[in-house]
Amino acid sequence: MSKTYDHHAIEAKWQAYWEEQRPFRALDDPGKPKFYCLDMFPYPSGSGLHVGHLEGYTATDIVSRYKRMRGFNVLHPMGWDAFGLPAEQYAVKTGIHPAITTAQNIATFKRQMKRVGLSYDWDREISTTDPDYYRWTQWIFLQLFKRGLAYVAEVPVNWCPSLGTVLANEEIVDGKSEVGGFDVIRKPMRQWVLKITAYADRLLDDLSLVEWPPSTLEMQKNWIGRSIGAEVEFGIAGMNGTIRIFTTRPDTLFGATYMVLAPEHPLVEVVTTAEQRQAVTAYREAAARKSDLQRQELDKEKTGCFTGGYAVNPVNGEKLPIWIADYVLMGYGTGAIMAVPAHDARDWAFAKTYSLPIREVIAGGNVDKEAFVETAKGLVVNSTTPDGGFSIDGLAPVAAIPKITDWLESKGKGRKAVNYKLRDWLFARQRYWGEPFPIVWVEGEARPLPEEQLPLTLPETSNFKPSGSGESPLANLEDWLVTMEPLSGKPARRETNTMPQWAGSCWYYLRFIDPNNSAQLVDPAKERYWMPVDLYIGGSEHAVLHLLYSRFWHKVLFDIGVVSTPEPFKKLVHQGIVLGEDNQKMSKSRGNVVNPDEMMDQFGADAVRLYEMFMGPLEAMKPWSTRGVEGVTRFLERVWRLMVNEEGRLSGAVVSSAPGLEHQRLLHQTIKKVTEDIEHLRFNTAISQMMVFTNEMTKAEQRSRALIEPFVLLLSPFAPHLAEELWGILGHRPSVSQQPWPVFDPALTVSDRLTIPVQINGKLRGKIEVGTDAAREQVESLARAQAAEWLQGKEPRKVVYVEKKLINFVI
RNA sequence: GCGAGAGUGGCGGAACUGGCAGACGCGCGAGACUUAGGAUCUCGUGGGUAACCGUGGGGGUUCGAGUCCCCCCUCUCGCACCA
Repeated sequence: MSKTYDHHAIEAKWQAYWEEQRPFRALDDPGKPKFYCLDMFPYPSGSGLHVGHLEGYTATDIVSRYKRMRGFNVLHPMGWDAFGLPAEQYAVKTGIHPAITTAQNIATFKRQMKRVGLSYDWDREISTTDPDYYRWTQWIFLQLFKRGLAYVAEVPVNWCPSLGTVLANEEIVDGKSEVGGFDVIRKPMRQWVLKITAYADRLLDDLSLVEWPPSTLEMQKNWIGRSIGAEVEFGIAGMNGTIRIFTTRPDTLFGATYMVLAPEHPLVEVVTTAEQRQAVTAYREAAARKSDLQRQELDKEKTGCFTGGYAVNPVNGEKLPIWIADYVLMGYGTGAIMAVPAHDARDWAFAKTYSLPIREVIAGGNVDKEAFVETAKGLVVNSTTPDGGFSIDGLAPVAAIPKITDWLESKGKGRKAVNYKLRDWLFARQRYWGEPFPIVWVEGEARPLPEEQLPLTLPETSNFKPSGSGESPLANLEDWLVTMEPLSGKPARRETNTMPQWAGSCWYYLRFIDPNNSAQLVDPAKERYWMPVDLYIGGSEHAVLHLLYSRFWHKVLFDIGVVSTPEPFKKLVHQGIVLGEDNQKMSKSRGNVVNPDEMMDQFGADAVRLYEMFMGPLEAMKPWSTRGVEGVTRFLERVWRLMVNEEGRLSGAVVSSAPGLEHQRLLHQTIKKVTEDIEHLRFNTAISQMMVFTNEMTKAEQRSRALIEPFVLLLSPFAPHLAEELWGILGHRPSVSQQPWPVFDPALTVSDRLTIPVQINGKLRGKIEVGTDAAREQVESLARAQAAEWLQGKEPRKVVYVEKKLINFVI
């Protein structure tokens, strides 16, 4: 019985060694360059890790191991985003406390991660559900509250009767709850809201400071949605008061032919005439009944209703009919618009439906056929005040916009204005399993708890059912609920909302730096050393919300001096989605879910790691292939046999004598390629180069240590267990992870012979081999001989010679 | 509709700033060693008998295009009446 590569024994052996020696601890050593390598920490679900998690985790693990070998002090931590709805719903069903299920799930995740050989510094493990952690989540909330960035508002929220909770917009898909698919209705409720809009400009502008995927930057920009324009005051005919509108196109002000208010706009009451009241009321009620889903239907006909009232255009005194229509949203701008059908597609469609006039004020299109909306083309026309005192005629829109804005301002009729799509952040959930707010209510007023009384812990209970009133299950717990205000001693009632899951994940990267600090969120010196996160890898599903909310909190912490960098995450990469073998999204119902434990049982952790990286580019969506795992397993076995004989001892083929030049070149090319590929996260091509190296060495009868040993080091971030074992068999003491990374000699990465392709009219007709120092004349004459058949003795019209690359005869 | 990204063998994917298309792996074929092989090793493998043709389709620039420019098609992701 020959001893072959036994991944079970080898992986168990080295995992036990790492457990005992803990070589991956990050020490706060300011003398060493640091590298902070972070994964998006998971919600520990009941189903355990899936192969998609593993892709990102393996990538950061390879980078971390590589950076350590390059002499960096690497912070590579892991923790748990463990508050959240699933554990609570499970508790409602079974009565099992969420803390228990959460602990079990964490144990599963951790076991699996260790089994993959991920080199986390487990001494820094954190969970958002730990009172020592959420104490500081609550502390940050208090800072927000003190700075006026957290306020209470009566907001119509997405109330889901089945879940007994309010959902954020992002938790609703197609009008149904994301979890469970239940109906959602609008209901006004008292809510905590965070004033993220106060940071809109900085959140937008500071995107220039980070190295993120272009799509993610774009999504954040669109989400913030800054648009610059003007606010303009329109008088109301026959009465006092004005309608204030926002427009990005003040240059089209002379083209306004009607006004539209959102159905919910407070001025609707004021401008509606007696004759129109009945119709207006009916329309408003119909609009209110429409669900969000219905209002979002796009290509539907635009509807509206005339109010009977008129507004006065401040530039020309024209009377404009005031309509209401649900295509104008109360939540954006001022909830009112001037309608310029000639130059806005929505207004154009509305005007056509209700036969309202369309007046061209930017020449260049055909406004009878469609709205002409391009600002880059066309010139302003028909835009002079009746008295002739002001005109923007003949200007390009870009020039007209500032001119008319200034004029409006000078007349007190308007001003430059900026609007954002971004809304303040609804920061409350009617749930048990979340961070309690450190707030008590005294005589209808919110009072913060003193910081030294934190954490305010979740009360013990066995009843997780919603209170039914819309308040969280905490409202059922009298003993906890009824308290007194610490300072005044007045009777008080605790806030029953809890924080959304985003809260804990907003700042966890800071706590990893100093996880056990009981006096501060993070020690400032440590923070300055470790921040920012150098590499952050996680799914693109967090491209907007988590990453925007984190950035917001980070900037607040920056303003109060807790952190030293304006942005938390310098470089961000999203791993791609791993599809099932059938090229479909993995799902239980399709039965195509790949279980990492089963894969590791069969092929071992190193093979699974390697395959995860070999599948294709990190960021691409790609299907799983168990055959592919077999392929990389064969590669690992070949590596094993390269240096281990059938008795499991060092192979006789491994020799101490110096390697041949060609083999040395191959080694140095491999070092170069693997090094550069890891730096650029191109793991698939790094692995393919190691395969090339292995294939070559397999052919060699004698394998010099000077080749084999550096190769084991190159392999070690990818297949750390195997590399440790081979390092031992080669006669070295552990650990391979503490060896310096091999360096390449640039002179040895190039060959002294070159193959030059010979082309005729750009078509490949032959190849010649020359020395690297061959002169042009020499190359050309060899090439002419090579291509004689094609040249037929004629002199080419032109000879293109690219040094060391190619020669092309044009005939 | 708008924005971002991507289309390369039977499959996953390589190809640096324009310069040998298809590295590496899977699959497939042949052979070797074997009592045996779904192990291992070696060789072959884009299409076509060939001239030639080939990187989603059509134009263009260039001595030369997967790569650059224009038009079109398809797919993925995000946004979705944001004035």
